[in-house]
Amino acid sequence: MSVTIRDVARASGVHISTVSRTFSAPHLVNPNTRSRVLACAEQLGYRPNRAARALITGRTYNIGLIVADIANPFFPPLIKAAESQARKHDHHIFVADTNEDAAVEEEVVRALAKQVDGVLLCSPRMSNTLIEQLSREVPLVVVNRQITGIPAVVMDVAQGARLAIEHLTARGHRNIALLSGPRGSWTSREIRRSATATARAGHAELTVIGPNPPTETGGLSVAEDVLQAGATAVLAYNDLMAIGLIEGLFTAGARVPEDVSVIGIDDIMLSRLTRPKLTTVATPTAAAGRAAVDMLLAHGDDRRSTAHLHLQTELVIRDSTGPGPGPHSPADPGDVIVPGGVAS
Amino acid sequence: MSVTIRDVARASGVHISTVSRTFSAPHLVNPNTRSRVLACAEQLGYRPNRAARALITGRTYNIGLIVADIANPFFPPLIKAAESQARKHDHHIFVADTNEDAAVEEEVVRALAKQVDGVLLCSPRMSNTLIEQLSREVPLVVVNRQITGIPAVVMDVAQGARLAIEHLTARGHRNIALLSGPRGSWTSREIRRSATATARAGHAELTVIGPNPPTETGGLSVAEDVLQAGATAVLAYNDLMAIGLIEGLFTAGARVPEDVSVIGIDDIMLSRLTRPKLTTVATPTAAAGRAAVDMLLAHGDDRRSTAHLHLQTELVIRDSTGPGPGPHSPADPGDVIVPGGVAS
DNA sequence: GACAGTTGTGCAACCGCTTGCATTAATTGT
DNA sequence: ACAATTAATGCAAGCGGTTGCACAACTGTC
Repeated sequence: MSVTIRDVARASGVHISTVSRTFSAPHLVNPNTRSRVLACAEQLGYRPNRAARALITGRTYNIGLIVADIANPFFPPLIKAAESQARKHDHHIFVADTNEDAAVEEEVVRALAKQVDGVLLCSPRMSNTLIEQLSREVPLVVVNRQITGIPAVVMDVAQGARLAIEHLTARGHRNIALLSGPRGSWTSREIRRSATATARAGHAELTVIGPNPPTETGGLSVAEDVLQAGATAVLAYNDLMAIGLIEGLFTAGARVPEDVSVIGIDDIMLSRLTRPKLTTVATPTAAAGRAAVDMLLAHGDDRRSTAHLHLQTELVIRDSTGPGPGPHSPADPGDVIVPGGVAS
Repeated sequence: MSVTIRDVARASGVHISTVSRTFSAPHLVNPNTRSRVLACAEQLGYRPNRAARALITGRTYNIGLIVADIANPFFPPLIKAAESQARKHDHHIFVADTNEDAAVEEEVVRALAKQVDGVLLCSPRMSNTLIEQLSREVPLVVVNRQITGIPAVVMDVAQGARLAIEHLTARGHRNIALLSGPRGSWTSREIRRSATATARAGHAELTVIGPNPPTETGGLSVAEDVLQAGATAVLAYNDLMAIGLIEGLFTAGARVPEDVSVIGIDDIMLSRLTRPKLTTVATPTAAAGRAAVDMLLAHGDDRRSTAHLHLQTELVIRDSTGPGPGPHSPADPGDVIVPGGVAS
């Protein structure tokens, strides 16, 4: 059915190995022969079969990208960036969605292992042990998680959470709620750790509510808990939850930001379009996608060093945060916007 | 490096063909042998190499899924549905994003062709001719486009546009703007065709504005044009544009729905979260994803019939539409919600 | 006890392509 | 003029599997 290297060889009167070399090592074949072969290939519509090539070379020119939930608006920009970066290096991205399920994650990595040169594991829910084990079967780069010995790209959410909590305490909030994310999320643990420490330093009380599914429903359904806890400000695990929470607070009769301030994390597109516009910690998602691909492709050349790349986050102040009941600090550190960028 | 069928054969003392059959035709091998082989395979951590298998069987158990823009919230639910449906049949989905670029579309299909059993082309921007040509290289199912001879799943946006325009004319709108979508979009043409006819029947004037990029920016940037045209109601190509438009109208000083009514198409998650909540034409995205996969997998068995599956749409009335200046019709057909579902 | 079926396994070719080595022709040096 | 390079191509093995065919060892039948 499909036109193979043999058809081209027959048409151009050379051996199949010459055709092969025309494509994979052009400098080894005579320019005349080469152009003849190329002409035949063109005319027959020949396209090399990457899978067959991979069988021998071990290079598939494919990259696996695994996310917990494509429908979470956090991921698409990352995927797009990874894809365009991969395309620059003539690689393709295979995206898989795991429905926030650690078991599916493992299964998908294994299924992909032989068809890709490496896998990007974004915000994985698996255990460290399992990730380490899988990394022996296929090159891995994890995003938003730090594991010794595994190359990683992480967004510095700890810093982001600190900025967010400082912003709140500086504006007089003393009773803050933290909506944590899904169980198994490294990011959620980081946020919690940093937020707790920052709240303590700012003499504010922090109530942790969760774990919660990282969706708008997850935020919506804890609105009551937030009010019950008497919090005047909330930091949510992500924007989706923050937006859901605002909706929930609204139906419960609380206004944002007059009664409760809300901060999200991620700065998804949506956050600029809701009313009130969401104050949030912007994470450099696209940069992370590009960096992860670069790291994976570089990994082959130089596998002795496993780098961890930290990307800065920044606080974007919009309309969902307002003053709290306590005294304001004169110099509000929350208003200092730290530019996003790349750090070691 | 990786453990192959040969390693398993050596460990269990049988020929490689027996190992092969243990996995691909278990009934042909003696139960005792089989369990011994399976035990060895298990113990060595053997996983069949799908790419190698594909070389000979021609079946990859992979499906390509091509979308114009993953970041458009319309697509993720479709992708998720396709993926879970595919997984049920032990297939994997490879997602590719084309950045709304017809040339990239072609390139990606060609690159994927040999690694997949078929490709799902969602809202393609290519020409019919090119799609027909590609469909000779790899089994294709198109979503949101009708081409003779190519299996398709389409959402009945013509019906949706009709319901939307009827809703508007019934509530007294006589000057309606239509924000069309990107050039090359079949959906956009369908909407335009249906909206034009329906407006004429309802004695309303329809101003077409566009083509526009199908993003919130696309909507935002034509707010002035809408006001200039004197329209009291707008039907947008999709929700994203509708939401952008509302934002643009708001900053231009026009209120929605008091001054201008806005209807979107798609019913993305976001539309429930903006204020005002968006009136929109709900499209059965998840159903389309599932159906497209089913159609592709069925295609192999029975390729003489190329079906076109039409999925119903429904009008969801929320808060972004209000009465217009003209007389209302007594029985408002827009209030009749047509249940979404599957039709031949 | 010879014959025809079953059943289980091995043999070897092959899928589309790459690549080390051998072969031949053309070019260079002395 | 002849050995030594160099350049271009062919040959064949092999990547990790599948599969038609052959072959043996059992069954059961009359």
